[in-house]
Amino acid sequence: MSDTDSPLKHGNTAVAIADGLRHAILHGDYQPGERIVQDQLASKYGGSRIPVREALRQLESEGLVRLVANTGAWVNSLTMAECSEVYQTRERLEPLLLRYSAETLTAEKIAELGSLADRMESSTGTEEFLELDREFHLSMYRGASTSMLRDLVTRLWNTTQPYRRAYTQLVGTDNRRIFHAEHHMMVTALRDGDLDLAEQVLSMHIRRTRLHLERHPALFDDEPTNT
Amino acid sequence: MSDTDSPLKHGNTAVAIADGLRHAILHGDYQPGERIVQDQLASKYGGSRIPVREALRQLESEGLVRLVANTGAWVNSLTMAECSEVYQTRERLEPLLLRYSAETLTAEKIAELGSLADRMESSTGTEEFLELDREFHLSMYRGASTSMLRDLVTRLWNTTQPYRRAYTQLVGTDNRRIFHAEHHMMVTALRDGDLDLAEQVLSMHIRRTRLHLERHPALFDDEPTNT
DNA sequence: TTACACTAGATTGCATACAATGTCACGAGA
DNA sequence: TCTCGTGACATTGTATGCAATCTAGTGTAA
Repeated sequence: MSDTDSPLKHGNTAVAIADGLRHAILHGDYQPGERIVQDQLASKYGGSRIPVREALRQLESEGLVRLVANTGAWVNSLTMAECSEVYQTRERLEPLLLRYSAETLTAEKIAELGSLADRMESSTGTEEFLELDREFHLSMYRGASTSMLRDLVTRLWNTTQPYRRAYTQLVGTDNRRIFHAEHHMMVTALRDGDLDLAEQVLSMHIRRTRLHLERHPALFDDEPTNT
Repeated sequence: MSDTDSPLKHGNTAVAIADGLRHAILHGDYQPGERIVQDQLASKYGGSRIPVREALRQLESEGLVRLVANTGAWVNSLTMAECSEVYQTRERLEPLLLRYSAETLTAEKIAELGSLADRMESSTGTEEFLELDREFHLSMYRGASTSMLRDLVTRLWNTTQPYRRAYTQLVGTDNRRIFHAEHHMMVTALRDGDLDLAEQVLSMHIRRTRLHLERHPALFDDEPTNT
């Protein structure tokens, strides 16, 4: 969290470009499969292609970008099988992460979670819904003392973000009753200190979302991009 | 797997450096906390610092290297809490990955796993033991059709490799009876097609290793390197 | 029409050179 | 002795320029 958007201190250009490009991809400014040209990014950030290349390497390692030598970079796209794999991974990891984080969740923070769940229920636009959902889950995990698992989960959220957006736009606000109920159940379980229940609901919640996504193959690539 | 060690086709220098440096770290040529100087790597691989910097960004994203702007790069080191976290993550992920992979495990491949377990039992040197252990586990997972989860697990193995080495050197061949027995139990369960049992044994196996590591705090950093 | 070779342009890959920053040893003053 | 500048040196950060490679378009022959 730097205080101002200063003209970019020497030595952080690649990080700033990676952050900016990641944000742009998550925000939907780039679509999965879309080409990324180094020169365009360089001029957009007012630098040379050197830090751009470093940023692209990092995002490739995060699974957001696909690089092909001498050829170019593309926003990574997933097949349905790959997306399901990410969700199944989340089903196993997020309950563990919640356990790590729960011990530092104060009553105040749990109340904020409840507020987020309320706002999500009354949200209208796609972007608002997506943003609140992401914030609800990731803020549950913010208390974890170590960062490795939290960063890992964040990456899993990031790689699947375009498909959550497409799904949300496709189905609108239908059938969200159980979805919202599960959020409130998690808040209640956390407030009661019932971690086992919170873990179980969270796992079910992710699983249900995965099963919903799997009903819409049209959202995904047909064949795996060979690597 | 490129056929020859040709003089490095244009466009793959950064990847080659990343592979080489990763291998060197995993092999113990660099210790956790050791400084990595760009110029040295550049001359070692006969190139400039540009691809070296890209390789370092990638390894940072993989958790093997720690970068500080304008200052330098170090082989990443873990606290005991961080190492435990990786193992707990593995406890949840590897059983899932095994499930993905198991459907393509032929009788022949399972026999190879048994052979690896046998060789491990009669292995003498530290490096041989480490290499066989890694090969046993990762070859169990090689059948998984998608790569995201397998790559993830491989990264978790990589970041903790120096500590497995230190632990193995410290305790020698003592108390490996249960360790080897669990390997054979997994092979048997896979041969019998009892995936639930195989998952359970695998989870226990990782958990037991974690508990052993946690008995030796001297192997780890005392305080987390801030960031 | 199709398949193939070939060229021009666009784009990426990287070595060089210089600027920015950090580190460390040394010395002055308290 | 300790603390705090101060400067030289080592190292990192990145803009520039050119080489390597890919892509798309054109033309030729089957």
